[in-house]
Amino acid sequence: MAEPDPPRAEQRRTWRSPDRRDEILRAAFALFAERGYRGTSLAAVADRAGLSQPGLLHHFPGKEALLAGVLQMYEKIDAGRLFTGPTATTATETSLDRLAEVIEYNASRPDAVRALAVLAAESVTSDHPARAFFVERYAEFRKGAARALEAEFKRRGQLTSEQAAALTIAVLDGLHLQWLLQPDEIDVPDLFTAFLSLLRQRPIDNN
Amino acid sequence: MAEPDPPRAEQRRTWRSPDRRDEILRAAFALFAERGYRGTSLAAVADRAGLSQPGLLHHFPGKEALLAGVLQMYEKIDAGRLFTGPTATTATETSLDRLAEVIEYNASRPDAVRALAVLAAESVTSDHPARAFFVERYAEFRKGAARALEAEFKRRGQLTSEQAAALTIAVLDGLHLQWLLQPDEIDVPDLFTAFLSLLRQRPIDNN
DNA sequence: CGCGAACTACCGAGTAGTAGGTCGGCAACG
DNA sequence: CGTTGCCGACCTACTACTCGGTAGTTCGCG
Repeated sequence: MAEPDPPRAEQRRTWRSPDRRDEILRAAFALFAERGYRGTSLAAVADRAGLSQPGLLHHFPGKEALLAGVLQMYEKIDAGRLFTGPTATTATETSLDRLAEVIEYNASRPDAVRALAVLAAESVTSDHPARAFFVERYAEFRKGAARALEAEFKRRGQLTSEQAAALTIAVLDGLHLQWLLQPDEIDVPDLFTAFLSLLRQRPIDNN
Repeated sequence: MAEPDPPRAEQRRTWRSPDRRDEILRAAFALFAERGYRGTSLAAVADRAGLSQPGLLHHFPGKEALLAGVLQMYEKIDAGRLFTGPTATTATETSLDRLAEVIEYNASRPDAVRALAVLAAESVTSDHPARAFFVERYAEFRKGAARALEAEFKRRGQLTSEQAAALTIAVLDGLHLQWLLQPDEIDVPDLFTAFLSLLRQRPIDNN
């Protein structure tokens, strides 16, 4: 019954309920941020969205579908801002400063940051449904960042742009983790800017 | 069920437990690494340790106590290696290079890294029993790293030693996350060394 | 030495509670 | 009158945890 859906995947997908679906997704997003995927129950999401649990399952076939929807929603919202986009993004517009702006913006919405941080870390556990998503996301993220870095200051010292990209993303995630644990002690935008200034330095033995 | 209890603990079943407790803790550590704290059931830990679930609860009063035991065990094992130690560590011996060695060592035991990464990220969710542990751990970690950094090259450029410490730890955690998602793409020791070389560079406008 | 109380380690069976998911049906609407 | 949105009741599986009991060991005491 709920298994086969090859033909009806295209046009009739959204029916007439995009509003309610979005409400549910927002509720799920908030709860995933607070308690993680495994720590969140469908009943809690349904309650937050103002309907019953079977009512929720009318919109999403299962919990994994909910998670998929949340991740997809996040992608739509945030993908445009960053160099995380598809391969054919205009390379000139993407830059590390642009990323720094996003980080500044993120400081005002810890819930979204927490959701992504929690889900990403959770996804490294075995059989986690978001694992593929994050593997792909990080790969693309690194590729985009490497491109941006290359455009901005080519090769510096011993660092390849791929290495710099991995480090940049690592700094971001690591700072966010510390910030989520101790919001008052960690100023993410400030620290990230400091890291960028490190990246822009010249190597000690060159020129 | 499927295990007929092959190595039934030699002959002497170590009166007064510590062996059995350690077995249980090791099983719990491994499972927390695989599935996280919330994703791990007491029954699964008990099964892995070769006893029943009530048998496990004979050694630990509850699941939180198990987690506490695991974290305590980790602290005992790893605290000595790092500058995470108490305030009165010999400052001369602590260094970033020493940290780099630990990172190299950690590359050979992804399970331990995964356990800490997963538990740390999980602990940012509300009401997580490990939260206090990680808040304290990171605060101490930063303090120790800041001291080591100060000793090694005082103040560099715009970076205070506290900022450098937060960045260093962030790089570590972030790299580990990427590595756990894509082990073949990320060389943590290599990237960390690259980051250290960034830290050691001179500021662009100085000297 | 022997014997039984005390203690440790453990298990079988069960507790209440919660999880994700199913089923049948009801109401509104185009 | 079928599609869409939703709910109450229910199901099964699993959760952490409890209870009562039973081996095996140690030790006090005669």
